[in-house]
Amino acid sequence: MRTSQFPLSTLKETPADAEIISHQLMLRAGLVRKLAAGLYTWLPLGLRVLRKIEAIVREEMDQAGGLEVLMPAVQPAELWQESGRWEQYGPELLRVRDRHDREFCIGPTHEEIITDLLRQEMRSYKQLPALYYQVQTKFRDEIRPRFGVMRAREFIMKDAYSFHIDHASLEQTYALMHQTYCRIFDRIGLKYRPVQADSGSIGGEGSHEFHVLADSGEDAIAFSSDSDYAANTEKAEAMAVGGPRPDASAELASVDTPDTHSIDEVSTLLSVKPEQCLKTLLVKGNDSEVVALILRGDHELNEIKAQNLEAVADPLEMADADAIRTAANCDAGSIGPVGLNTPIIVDRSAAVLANFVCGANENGKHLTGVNWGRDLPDPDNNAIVDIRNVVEGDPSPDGNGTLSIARGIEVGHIFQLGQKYSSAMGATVLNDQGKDTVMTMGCYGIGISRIVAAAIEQNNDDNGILWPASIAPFKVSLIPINLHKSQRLRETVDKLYAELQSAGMEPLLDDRDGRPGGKFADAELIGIPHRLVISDRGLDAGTIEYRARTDTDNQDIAFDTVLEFLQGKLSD
RNA sequence: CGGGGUGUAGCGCAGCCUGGUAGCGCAAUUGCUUUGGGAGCAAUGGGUCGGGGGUUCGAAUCCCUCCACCCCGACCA
Repeated sequence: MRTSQFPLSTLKETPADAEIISHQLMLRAGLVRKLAAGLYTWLPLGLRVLRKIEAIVREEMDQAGGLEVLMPAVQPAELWQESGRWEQYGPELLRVRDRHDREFCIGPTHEEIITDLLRQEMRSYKQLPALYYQVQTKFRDEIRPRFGVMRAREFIMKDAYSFHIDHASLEQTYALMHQTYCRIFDRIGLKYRPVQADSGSIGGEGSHEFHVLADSGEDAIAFSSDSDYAANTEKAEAMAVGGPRPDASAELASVDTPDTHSIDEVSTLLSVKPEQCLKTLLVKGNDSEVVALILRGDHELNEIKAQNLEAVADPLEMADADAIRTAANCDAGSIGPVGLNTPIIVDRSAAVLANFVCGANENGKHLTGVNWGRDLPDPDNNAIVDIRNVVEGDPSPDGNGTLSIARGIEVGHIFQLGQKYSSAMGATVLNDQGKDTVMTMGCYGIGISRIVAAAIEQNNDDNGILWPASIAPFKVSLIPINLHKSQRLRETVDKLYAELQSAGMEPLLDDRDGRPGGKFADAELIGIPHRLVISDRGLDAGTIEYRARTDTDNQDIAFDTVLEFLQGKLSD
């Protein structure tokens, strides 16, 4: 491609509404332009990157036995009513009516459609297992789209669905997809981790997320120092720390703590560590007005774990000021479990504390030297559960090593759906006994457009993008110096360009009438991995100048060996 | 949806408080010079000041209202 015929819509200044580096660079490099909140147009340069990612995903999905289909983006309400999600989904589902006043939605995902298709196509267990996928535009009316294509409302996703006669078969395909995803992200060249995940609203049993590691990631993931254990912190199991519980040794006492409400304030005032305090949170209950959740002072509540508890209302909701007064006879900040007349749920680490500090259920007072079993009843065994977020240094739940926490961008998610959709929608086949059997399903997503942003987030420097070779829009930039002055240079450049082109090196020849500085800057901003600079000076010496995007120095290559040299670089 | 903020040329911003002919930088166009790290000089084009309403002799500026966008929280590939 020649820049004189290709729109390099680069910007020198950073658009004001771009927050994270990938969003800024995608706008500056001219990969995308915003149409409205969460809606982006892919410009020619950006589309080349997107297509490369798609190609890798397709190759690997095909390799794994996947069959590509293309389902409609617009979906009839009936199918969603059948699965029950027409009701479950909130405003995130964009609903529309056609001219006949029939209801449809713009698909945020395609479980209903594929299940409907395969319940018609599949008759026998002999046709199973089956793996279908598509690369499609999805629409989710996100509460808050942000970070450019990272969290857009309309985005491109590869979604795959598998169908099985039994759970064992699902597990095989699930394992195969796990491997396939690793191959895909390896090939793209990203630093990533597969982690155990909460399966969220899609539902089902087993679930892994694939996270690209980046400080700007919206998720926190925990992984072990000594084993393969890795999990989203939403899901990562928090073990008891500080146990076993020491014997009671301190006297119970009530102390005045006027105007102290937070754990920090209390621990500072009383000169004790936050981990020696108990934090008591009141949330709405299912069977009772409120439920008390008790954590060690330095720990944080994990809302997902809490709302998954039977006694706790889902979604989780904190008790309001009135409910707190009614239940504890004081205001938030002075609540404690001693004498509290509500159901109590205690985090594992809070249950092994002794001689602790907690609220006295009286404004301006705290209790010190409190002990389970002596000053208040020991919590029931089944009321001691994991309701906190893991923190750096926690023991790994598999017993090997300790946990570290990193930020990640979720680019892939695989689920064992089970029979949630197939049973709701009556997707059955005959088994080897001739009996109708509900198919078991898995689903597997990759955020194609999000990967573009994630790759940039992980690969950039002060001058711009550093594309991994596998997804760079062009592999080599060819920059002539003083092209207009030299007939010899023009001829040589045209010849070299043609050679690079036919060698499949995807060259971008900067034949614009500009100064070299601007061309260098553009080539770096858009992240082309290899650069050749060709000049009369070099031709006189029989050399051409090479520099990788990640190099700090130029090197002169004998002109005759350029092709060979580049071939070596490109196969690295 | 709750809380905070911003809308002025393609992009980045000033002007608004204290009303009086709409500005700066970059980008664009033309010409000349220049050509190894985002060139110089000269000229040119480009604005319903987010929309509507009001106050006023006069509104980008003050008031009301609607809209869009951004940031912080709940959602997810």
